[in-house]
Amino acid sequence: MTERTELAKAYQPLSVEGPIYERWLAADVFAPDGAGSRADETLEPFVIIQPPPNITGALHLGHALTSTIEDLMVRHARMAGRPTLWLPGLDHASIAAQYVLDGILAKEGETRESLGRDRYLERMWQFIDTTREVMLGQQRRIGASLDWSRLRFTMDEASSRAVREAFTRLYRDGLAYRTEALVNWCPGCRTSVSDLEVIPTEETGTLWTVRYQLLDVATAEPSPDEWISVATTRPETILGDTAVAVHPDDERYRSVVGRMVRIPFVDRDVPIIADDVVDPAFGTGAVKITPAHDRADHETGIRHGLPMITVLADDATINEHGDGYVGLDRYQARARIVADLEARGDLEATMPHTMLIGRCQRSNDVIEPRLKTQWFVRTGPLAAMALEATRSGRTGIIPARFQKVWEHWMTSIHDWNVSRQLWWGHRIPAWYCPDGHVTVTAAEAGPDACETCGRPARVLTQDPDIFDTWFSSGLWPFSTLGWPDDTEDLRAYYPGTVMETGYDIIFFWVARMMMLGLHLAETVPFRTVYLHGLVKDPYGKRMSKTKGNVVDPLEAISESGADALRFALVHGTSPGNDQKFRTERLEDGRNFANKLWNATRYVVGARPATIDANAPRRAPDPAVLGPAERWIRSRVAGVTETVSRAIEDFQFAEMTRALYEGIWSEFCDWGLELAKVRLADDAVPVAEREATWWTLVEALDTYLRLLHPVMPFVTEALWATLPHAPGDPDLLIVADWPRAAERDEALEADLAAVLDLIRAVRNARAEARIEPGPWLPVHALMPPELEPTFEAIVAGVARLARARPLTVHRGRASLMAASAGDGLAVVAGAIEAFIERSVDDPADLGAVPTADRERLARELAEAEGRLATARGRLGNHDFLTRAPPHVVDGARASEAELAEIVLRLQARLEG
RNA sequence: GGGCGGUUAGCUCAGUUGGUCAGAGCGCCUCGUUUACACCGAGGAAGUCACUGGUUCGAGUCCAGUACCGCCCA
Repeated sequence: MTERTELAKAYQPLSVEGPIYERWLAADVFAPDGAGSRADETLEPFVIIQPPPNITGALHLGHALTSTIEDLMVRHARMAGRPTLWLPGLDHASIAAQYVLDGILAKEGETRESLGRDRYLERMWQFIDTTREVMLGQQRRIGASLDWSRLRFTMDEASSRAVREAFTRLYRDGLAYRTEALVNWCPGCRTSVSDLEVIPTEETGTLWTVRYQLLDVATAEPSPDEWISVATTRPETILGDTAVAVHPDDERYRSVVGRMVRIPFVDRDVPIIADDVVDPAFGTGAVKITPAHDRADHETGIRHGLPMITVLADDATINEHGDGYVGLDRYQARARIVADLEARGDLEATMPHTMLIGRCQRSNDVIEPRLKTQWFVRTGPLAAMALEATRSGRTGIIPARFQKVWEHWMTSIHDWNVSRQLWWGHRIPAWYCPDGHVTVTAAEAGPDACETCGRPARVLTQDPDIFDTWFSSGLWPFSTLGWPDDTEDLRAYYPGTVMETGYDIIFFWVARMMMLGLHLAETVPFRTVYLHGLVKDPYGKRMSKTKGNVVDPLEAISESGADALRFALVHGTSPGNDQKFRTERLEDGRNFANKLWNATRYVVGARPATIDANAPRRAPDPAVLGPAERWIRSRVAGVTETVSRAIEDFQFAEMTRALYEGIWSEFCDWGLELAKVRLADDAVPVAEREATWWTLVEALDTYLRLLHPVMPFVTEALWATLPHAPGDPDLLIVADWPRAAERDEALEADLAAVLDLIRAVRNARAEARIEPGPWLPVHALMPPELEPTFEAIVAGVARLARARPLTVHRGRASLMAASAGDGLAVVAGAIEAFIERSVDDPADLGAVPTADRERLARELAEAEGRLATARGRLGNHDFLTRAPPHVVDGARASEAELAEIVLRLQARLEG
C-alpha cells in the first residue's frame, strides 16, 4: 500500500520528480514485457520507435516537444492496457559528429588525417561516451517512459548488420548501383552530401560577360573579329568548358550554331550548340557549358555527348586540368582568371547579380557539383511504393495537408546518393577486385573471393566510403526490432503505430523509412505519421545557438518542473503548426500543478472521521448523492469523453484545455466549494457526507488518471495520497485509463442555471460596491421544475452567494412583496432574485438604487437587442422553411427565454 | 516560378463537419488574509474574427481575389 505523506503547502516539483522516475524504473513498467507491465496481450500493441536524436547534440525544446508528445501517447496507451513499446535510440549522425569532433581536434592541433582512421574512430567512441549519458539523462528528466531495456544506437553491431544486409539486398534487387554522377560536394566536409543538406541561399555575386573567340570555318584558327559573348557567375569553370550553348530559336545566334570557339587559357576548341534549356533573356543569351561542374550543364552535356572535364580537386583547388592555375583555391582562381581575361581584353562586362548559392547545411561552405563515382539507391520503385502506401491509407499523414508535400517530393525524387567520404559511420560493404569487379556482401568479415572472377579476398579492396546516416536511419523502424532476423519483437511490434516527428524532417526520416520499410520489411513501417510544428522563439524565429535564442529544457525544468514544461509545450501545440514559446508559459503549467496539488491536499484532509484512513476507495452511494455530487460526476464523465477523443484525434492541446477547464474552472471553483459546505455541515447525515467525500476522491482519481500522460510526475505523486480501489496497482502509470461514465445533461443544465444565479448575485454586489464581507438576505424565484435541485443544494448556494437567509419564493407576487425595500434585483436566466441591502449609512440611500437601475437598464438593453435578433430570425420565412428543425426549435426556445427575461427586467425597472 | 500555412481581445493562441462561438490563458482594472491554493479567490473592461466580393435563410467557419508575415520546393 502507498504511504500517506503530509503534502507541502505548495507543489515542489524538484523534490518530487527524481524519486518518482526512480520508482517507475524500479517497478519495471516502461517495457511492454517488464515485470510491472499490466498490458492486456489480447489488445493491439501500441508502438513508437523513437526517432533517435543526434548523439552529439544537447536536447533542445524541439526534442522536449517530441518526447512529451510521444510520452503522452505512450502513457495513454499503456494505461489503456495495450502492450506498449516506446523504443529509445541514439543516432550516430556521421557528418554532424565528425564536424564537432574535428573542431575539438583542431584545437589540439590534430586532424582526421594526422590521427588516421583507427585512432580517429577511437576518439569518436570516447567522445560519444560522454555525450550519450547527457542525452539519456535529459530524457529521463523530462519523464520519458522509454523502454530502456531496448535502447539502441545506430552504430551498434545489430544496426551495422542490418545496414549490411539491407544494402546487399538492395544491390541484389537492382536497387543499389555504383556510377559516376554529379554529386553535391562540400569542400569543407570533404564529402558528398544529399540534396536535402544543401541549403539554397540568395546571395549577390557577379555576372561576368566573357568573349570566346570563334574559329574560322576554313582554317579552324581563331577568327580575329568574330566572337561570342557568354555570361557566367563562375569564371573559374571556364577551364572545364566543353561547349557554348544558345537557344535554337534565338535569331542572334542562328548563324553561329555548329561553329567552334576557343576556350581561353586552356585553348580547347569546343562547339556552339543549340539547346532548349538556354534562356535567351539571361545575360547575352549564350552560355558556357561545364558538364562536370553544373547540374544543368551536366544534363546538356549528356544530351549532346560532350566531354566532361573535372577541374576542381576535393579541396576545391584547381586540378591538373586547369592549365596555369593549378593548385589555386577556387576563389583565388576566379579572381586571377577575371584579371587575366581583362588583360586579354576578353572581359566585356561586369555586373552585380543575385543568385541562389547552395551552401552546406553543416559547414556553410559553398557546395560544388562534382563528378564522383559513388553508390546510389534507385528511388523510383521505392517512392512509388511509398506513394501508394499513403494514397491507399495504409499509412496516414496527420495533418492531412502534408500529403501534398509528400506527393510532390515523392514524385520528383532523384536517386539517392548514399556514399559519404567520411570515417564515422557504416562502411559500405562493397569490395573491388583489380579487374574492377564488384562484390557486395553482408558478411561481417567481407567476401571470401571476388564474386565474378574468384580472385582471393586479399587482393580485393573495400570501398573507403561510409553510408549516409539516413541510410541506417531508414532501417530504424525494423532494425531496432531485430531485423533481418525473424525475431519475436519484430513479429510483435512491426509495423509501428505512430511515427511522430517534426514536419521539418519528413523527407529525412519518414520518406526513407517508408521506402526502405516497404521494400525490405515488406510493409509500411508505421500506421500513422504525426507531424508536429517547430518550437520557435517569442518572435517566431527558429531557435539556434548562433542566434542565442535557445531555451534549454533542463533549465526550464529546474525552474518550473518537468510537468510545467510538458504542459506548456502540449498546450501550445497543434498538428503541423509552429508555436512561439516564451518562458512565461511555463507558469501556466506550474500554477496548474500547484492548483491540483492543493485541491488534492484539501480533499485528503477533508476525509470524514467516519472513514478509515486506509479504507480502499469505493464509489459513492448513488442513493445519497446531492445535485452537486451528481454534477461533479457528470462533468468528470464529460471531460473523460473529451480527453479520450482528443487523444484519439491527436488533438493534444484540446486535451490539456479540457483538463485545465474541468479541473480548475469546474471541479475546484464549483465542485469543491459546494462540497465543502456539505462536508462541514454536521446537520447532513453521515452517509451523505461520506458520499460527498467519495465523490471528490473519485473525481480526483479520474482527473489524475486523465492528466497523467501530460503531467506524469505531479499526478503520480498525488495519486499516491488518495485511497485506491481494490485491483488498482501501486503506481498511477499503470493504472487503468478511465471509461467515461453516464452523463446527466438535464442536471448539468440545472446546475448551470444555479451557478449563473450565484455569479449574478456576486456581480450585482460588486457593481453596487457592497463590501464582500456581509451576508445579505436573498430572495429567489425560479421555475418550479428547478426547485427540487435548488433546494437540495441551497446551503451551498447560500454560502457561495453570501446569502443569509436564502429564501425560495413560490410565485412572483411573493417575491415582489419580499423585495419592496432597498436592495438589488437580479435576473439570471430562468432565475430571478432580490438581494436585500442593509444600509449603514443613510447617505448611500440615494446613490445605490440608481446604480442598480443603471445595471438593470444595461441588462435590459442587451436582452432586448438579443431578443430583436432572435425575433428577426424567426420572422424570416426562409429561415423557418430552410433551416433544420432543431435549429428553429432552438431559436424559438431562446426567443421565449429572452422575452421572459425582458419582461422581468422591465417589471423591475418599473417597480 | 510552384506549393503550403498564418492574419480572431494588449500578448500567445483555441474555435473539428457553416446555425448562442465571439472564447481561453497571460496581461490590465476593482475588490479580497471565509483554515486547499496569493503559483490564490470574486468581479470587470477589452475584438467591424486582415481586406474586398460571392454562395447561403444564416459565414471567423465555404468559394474567388487582394495585402502583409512565415515556411517548403524549384
